[in-house]
Amino acid sequence: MKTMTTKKKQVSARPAVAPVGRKERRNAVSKKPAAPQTQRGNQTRDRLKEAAVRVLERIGYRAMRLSDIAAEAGVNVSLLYHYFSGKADLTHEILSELLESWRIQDAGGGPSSGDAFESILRANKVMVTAYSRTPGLMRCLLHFDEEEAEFSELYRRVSADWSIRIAKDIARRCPGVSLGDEQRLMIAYALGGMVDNFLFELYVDRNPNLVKVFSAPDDVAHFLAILWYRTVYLTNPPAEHLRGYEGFASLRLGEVPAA
Amino acid sequence: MKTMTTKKKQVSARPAVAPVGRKERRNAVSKKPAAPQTQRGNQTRDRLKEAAVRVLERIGYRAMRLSDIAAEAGVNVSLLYHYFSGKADLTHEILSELLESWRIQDAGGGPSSGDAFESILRANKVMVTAYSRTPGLMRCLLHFDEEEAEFSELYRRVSADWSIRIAKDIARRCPGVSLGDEQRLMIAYALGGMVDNFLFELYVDRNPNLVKVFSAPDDVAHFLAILWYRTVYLTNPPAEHLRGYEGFASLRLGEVPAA
DNA sequence: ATACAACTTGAATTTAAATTCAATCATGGT
DNA sequence: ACCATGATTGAATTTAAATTCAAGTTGTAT
Repeated sequence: MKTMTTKKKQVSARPAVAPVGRKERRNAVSKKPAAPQTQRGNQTRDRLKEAAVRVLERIGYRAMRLSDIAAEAGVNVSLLYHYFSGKADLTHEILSELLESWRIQDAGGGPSSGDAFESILRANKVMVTAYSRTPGLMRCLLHFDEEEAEFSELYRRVSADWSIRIAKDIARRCPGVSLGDEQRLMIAYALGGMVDNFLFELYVDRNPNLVKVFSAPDDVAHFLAILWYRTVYLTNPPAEHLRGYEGFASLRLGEVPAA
Repeated sequence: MKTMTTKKKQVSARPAVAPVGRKERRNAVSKKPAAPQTQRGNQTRDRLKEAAVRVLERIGYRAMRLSDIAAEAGVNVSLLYHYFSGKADLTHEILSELLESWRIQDAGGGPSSGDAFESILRANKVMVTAYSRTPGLMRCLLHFDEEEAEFSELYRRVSADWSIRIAKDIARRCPGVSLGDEQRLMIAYALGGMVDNFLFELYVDRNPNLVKVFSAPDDVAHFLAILWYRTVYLTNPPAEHLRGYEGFASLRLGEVPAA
């Protein structure tokens, strides 16, 4: 209504170019906006988040521009700053919630129903689903710490929780062994990493050598569970779990039974 | 001497900001400069490359500015364009040569001297050395495909070569088994990934849980070799290789010997 | 109705750092 | 000595895209 002062111009706006998070914390960016006060506000905020998820999945963090998100959500770019303090803030929220969703899903799966193999298989399937359904987001998870150094800690914390749970599971199932807690944890880290790495190469990098072998997600989960089982328990899983992988049964050191 | 025309200004210079390698190949950048013609030229080019290696190791690709490289090398920024077509070109050359150096080192290690365990251990040590000595570069290797999509293919090719060699090694040592080539290759990928991932978490992320356990590089190589050996050969490595990890000997499925 | 707050927009503003350019310097061959 | 060619420099130029601003819109409680 009332025409206020015309545009000022000496106000110092903030940086523009992606401020390579280097030594000095150059990009303080405006403070985090308060939560929406109205239903419409909440809807819009969610719409922006969902749009960003789709864009992240499609082209990744680096290539994603605020205008991409805005277009996808059907709103004006500057509206984004009403709900988030910037691109990194928005992405951080999305990826954090992704990590958090696993923790919940993971804990919800029942402490340890079924035999050891099924326990491993179940854990693997959670990861396989994530990688096969949203490879783009998984890629972001890996790359986002280039933008926000603190993020890798969050990632690590989740990963650690997961490994620790697995380690405890191993302990429960092998009560008699003399292996220390520490070594058990290392094994969990190593095997958890094996799964992560394999799925990344299969679903994110789409390594043709792997793609041509594994068409069904369940196959991968199964394959990795067998390897895992062999490493920990030093024997093949019960025959009923070997369906399709009977070949493994004979993979052991040639004819060196003596000793 | 002669003052030529004053600076023109209508010449269209190239983009400035990191051109998020998106859809249109916006950043064609000037053509690749010819090789240096003189000894001094070669020295300078090498100096720039070595400087860039140090900066990459220290702060990573994203945060590295051309001025950082120039300062480290003690030359003017614009000189960089005499020898490289830009930041990405320079980095690409560095990382490619790093990958290539492994291939050579790897092939040079003799086809397969020693027993199976030593063969695995030797392969692991190559990786441990790389990760423990230049974690920053290893990190760049992982992140650089965000800048140059084609790079991940190069990485994959090297990784595939490595896995294939391992798979063949497994085949030679287990001639009697009925496992297909394909499955053998998958195992090599999985276990290779396990090593990569573990070393990344230990040396690059410096995950405290891992750091406090492994102080000596040889320990990690040994630990991972044992896991590997167990997975493939379904037995512990010969006792002389278990030094320090005797606990593993008893890690197997409780008391289920019957069957 | 009307006012007030929250929401939304269009357009202006800003900046780091990459890239280019013309000029100067160094050097080796004649 | 001189000149041609490559090496080096200093300074100017250029952007994409993030961020901000102030003004318009919408909704809702009084």
